[in-house]
Amino acid sequence: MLTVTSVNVNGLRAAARKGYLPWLAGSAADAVCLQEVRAEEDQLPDEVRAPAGWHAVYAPAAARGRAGVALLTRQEPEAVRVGFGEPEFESSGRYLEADLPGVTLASLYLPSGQAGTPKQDEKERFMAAFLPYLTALRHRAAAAGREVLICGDWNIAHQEADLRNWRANRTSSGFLPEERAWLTRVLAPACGYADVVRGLHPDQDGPYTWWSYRGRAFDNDTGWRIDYHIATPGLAARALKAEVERAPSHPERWSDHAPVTVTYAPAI
Amino acid sequence: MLTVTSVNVNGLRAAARKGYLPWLAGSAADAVCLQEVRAEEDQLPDEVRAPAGWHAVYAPAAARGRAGVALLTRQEPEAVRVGFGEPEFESSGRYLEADLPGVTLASLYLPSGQAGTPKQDEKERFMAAFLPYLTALRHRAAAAGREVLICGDWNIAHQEADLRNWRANRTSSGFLPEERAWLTRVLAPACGYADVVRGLHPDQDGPYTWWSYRGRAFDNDTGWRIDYHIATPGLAARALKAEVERAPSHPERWSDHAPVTVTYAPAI
DNA sequence: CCTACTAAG
DNA sequence: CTTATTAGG
Repeated sequence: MLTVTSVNVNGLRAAARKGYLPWLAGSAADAVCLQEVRAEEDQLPDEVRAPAGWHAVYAPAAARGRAGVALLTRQEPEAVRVGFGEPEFESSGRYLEADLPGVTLASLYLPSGQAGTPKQDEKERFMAAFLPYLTALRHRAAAAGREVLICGDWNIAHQEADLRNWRANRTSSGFLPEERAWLTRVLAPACGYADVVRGLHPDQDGPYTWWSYRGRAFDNDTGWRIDYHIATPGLAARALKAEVERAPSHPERWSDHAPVTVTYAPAI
Repeated sequence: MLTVTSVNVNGLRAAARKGYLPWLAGSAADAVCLQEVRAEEDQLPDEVRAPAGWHAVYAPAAARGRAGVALLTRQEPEAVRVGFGEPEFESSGRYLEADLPGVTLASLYLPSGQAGTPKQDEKERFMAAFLPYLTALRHRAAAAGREVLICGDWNIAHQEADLRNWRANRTSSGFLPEERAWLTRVLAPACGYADVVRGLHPDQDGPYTWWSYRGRAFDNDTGWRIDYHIATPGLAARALKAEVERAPSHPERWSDHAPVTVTYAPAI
């Protein structure tokens, strides 16, 4: 059995002040993918950086306090790689992968954009470079007998069911037609991945994974599903159960994103 | 009777979040001199900017979020003037004066320095320009039949009794020999002012008016007396009572400085 | 609204 | 340690 959680922590130091460690202590996951760590390892207290019982690897951004991804695993990874080969994003704290027995697991924090601004151009450059990497990764992993699981904040809601107000957001970054089409390509046979949580829950709205801190988005459940488990079909077929931990209210809420946990059956 | 309070609020917006307004509502002062407002008037909610029953005038710094002095008076001032004529400091949010019946009242926030740095040079330029202004102000006010009261954060402890650790601070900005000598000149006959609170309490340590937020300065009473009522002798002679409101503990403490209140008897 | 940064105190 | 700023989300 393999249980993997993905969560954008929106600043690991802030999350640690608000309840991240008790949450982690109660986790039954074998691996946790973190995004928006927003800290260097030496800015983190030891018990946050590498909690007892976990192996931790970090890929911080060159810009202090920005982005940053990490992987926590109960077993030490066989190999760890930072970045996906595109020079612009090698030190951007957005991609980290590790080889675990039978699975290459990645933590991804795709750039957020803003329509009509250079931020959107950067997001689209990332997407353009990342898609061929995903294809290559699938082939490489298959040759090594591994499945692939890319967990993280993809910053795109795929379909109308993936956000509360899809009509109002057709021109918002995160639900632009070109972004949705790109995610469709990731999930098409040529690239060859599957949206694990949607596969388990094909007919429901959401489950949303992010609610803006602005306004009353969380209380009104005005959310977006932008955090995904994106897996090769062989692994996706083994998904038994998915859970999005929408915290009930503020004291328990230590990020604007909710942890997304999937349990995968062992390979036969 | 004239009761005047001086207090460095260390950010009026933060102070308002922590209890400034209830404190003001309980005040029996006729005038309150504020320093380190650190906001423009349009950044303040109405009830903070001009609380009911008060006339408020502000002199913000040109640099957003820095310095800024204000005067609250129960009666509308006869005249209000910003700055003291030195171009470098006209828009620095450090000096504001108002004519009240029989008294010119000023709110002063003298720059803080750091020994051996350009900040100290700036502080000393301010001091050099302000001393002749004080002399001129006294003469001008006398000719108009007014006393003068300069309240505020002078950022200088005058004597050994005015700070807890005077020996350790002989090379610290705020207790440098040249700063102490400058304050002595303000209080000498040629300039002609009096230190009202020291006049009422000649033989005690302090009363301190500021405790650093760093370390346990407040709990240990490691304070400095740097907030003063500096008055012309005729007004100083009318001082009946001085109080420094050292808040007992954190929930009641809405600034790192304590309000300094003096009640002056009516002119005969 | 929230988390970082940096400057200032 | 605390207040602001700014950029980013």
